[in-house]
Amino acid sequence: MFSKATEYALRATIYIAQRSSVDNKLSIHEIAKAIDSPVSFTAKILQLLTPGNKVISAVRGPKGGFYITEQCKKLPVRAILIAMGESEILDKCVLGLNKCSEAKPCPMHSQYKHIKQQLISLFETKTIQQLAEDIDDGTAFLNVKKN
Amino acid sequence: MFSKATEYALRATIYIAQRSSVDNKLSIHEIAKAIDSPVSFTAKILQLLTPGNKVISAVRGPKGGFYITEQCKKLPVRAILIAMGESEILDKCVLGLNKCSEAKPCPMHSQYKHIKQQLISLFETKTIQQLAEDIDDGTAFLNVKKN
DNA sequence: ATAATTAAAGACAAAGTTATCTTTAATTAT
DNA sequence: ATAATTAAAGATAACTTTGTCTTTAATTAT
Repeated sequence: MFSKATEYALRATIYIAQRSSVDNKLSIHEIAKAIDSPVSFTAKILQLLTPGNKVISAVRGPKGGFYITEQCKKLPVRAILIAMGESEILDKCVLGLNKCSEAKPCPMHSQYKHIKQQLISLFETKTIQQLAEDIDDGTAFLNVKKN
Repeated sequence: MFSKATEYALRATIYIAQRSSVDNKLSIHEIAKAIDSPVSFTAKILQLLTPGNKVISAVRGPKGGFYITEQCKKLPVRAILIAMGESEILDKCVLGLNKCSEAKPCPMHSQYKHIKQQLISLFETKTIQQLAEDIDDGTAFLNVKKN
C-alpha cells in the first residue's frame, strides 16, 4: 500500500510517541533498531517530519534526539502521510485514470470509492497517540521482540 | 495502490474484453493508444497475461493480435493481479511488519483488516466481463475520449 | 517460396526508490 | 574555548520500475 519510506515513517513516529518525551529523547540509532529499518535512510525520512515540528521534533547535540509533543500526538495518522507526500494514494483511481470522476467513472469507481472512503476515515480519525497506547496496553505490537 | 504495470494490465484487459473477439483481434498499437500507455512497455506487460492463455490470448502474424476468450472474461479481476504478481498487496501489513498477525497485530491491524477484506472481495467477485459491460452500457469509461 | 505483418524476446536506457557514507552544523558538558 | 555528541545536509551507490529499441519467431497472403 505505502512505500518503504512511509512505512518507516509510520513505525518510527509510533515508536517515538510510545517511548519519548521532551526530556527523554531518542537517538536515530535506537529508533532504527527498534523499528528494524536502515539507520541513515530512516534519518533522511524523519527529516520530512521535523520541519516546523510538523509531526515530530528533533534537537541536535548531546542529550539531543527525537521526541514528539503532546500536541502532535493528537494528530491523525494522515498527518504523517501528508508529510510523506503519499496522501494522493487515497485520491487516485484504481485503474490509474487521471480523469476518473463521478461524471466519467472508471468501471471500478463506484465500489472502490466506498473502500477508499473507509481508508481515508481510518487515517483521519486514528491518532498517533491512540496507536502508541495500543502498544502500551499490550494489545498491539511494532515488532516480534518483547516490548 | 497498484504499480503502473498493473494499472496498464487492468486497463488493457478491460479494453480487450470490451472490443475483441477471436476473429477481431486487437493489435498492441491499438490497445496502447486506447488505454493511453507506452506501446512497448504494454507489450511486455501483456506477455505476463498470455502464457497458457492465463488471462488473455495472443497470436502472431497478419490478422493476429490480442483477444480474450469467453471463459477468461469470467475470471475475477484478481486473476490479473495474481498474474502481475501484485496479489500480496492485499496480504501486507500497512506498517510493513512481516510478523503482523492476529496473535501479534500491529496497531492498525484490527481496523485495516476489514478494509483489506473488502478490497479482496471486490477483486474476487468483480469479473473482467462485468467491467467491460459497464463500458458497453455507457455507465463507465476507460478514458476521456468518446467511446 | 517469398514478402508482409504481427507478437515475443532480449538488450538497453531513463527515472525513481531505497540505502550508505561523509561532512557540516547545532548543542551540551568539561 | 574545546571536545564530544547528536541530527542535518549532501553526495553517491544499488536496486527497482518504467520505458525504448532492435532482432527474432510465428503466421498469413501472394
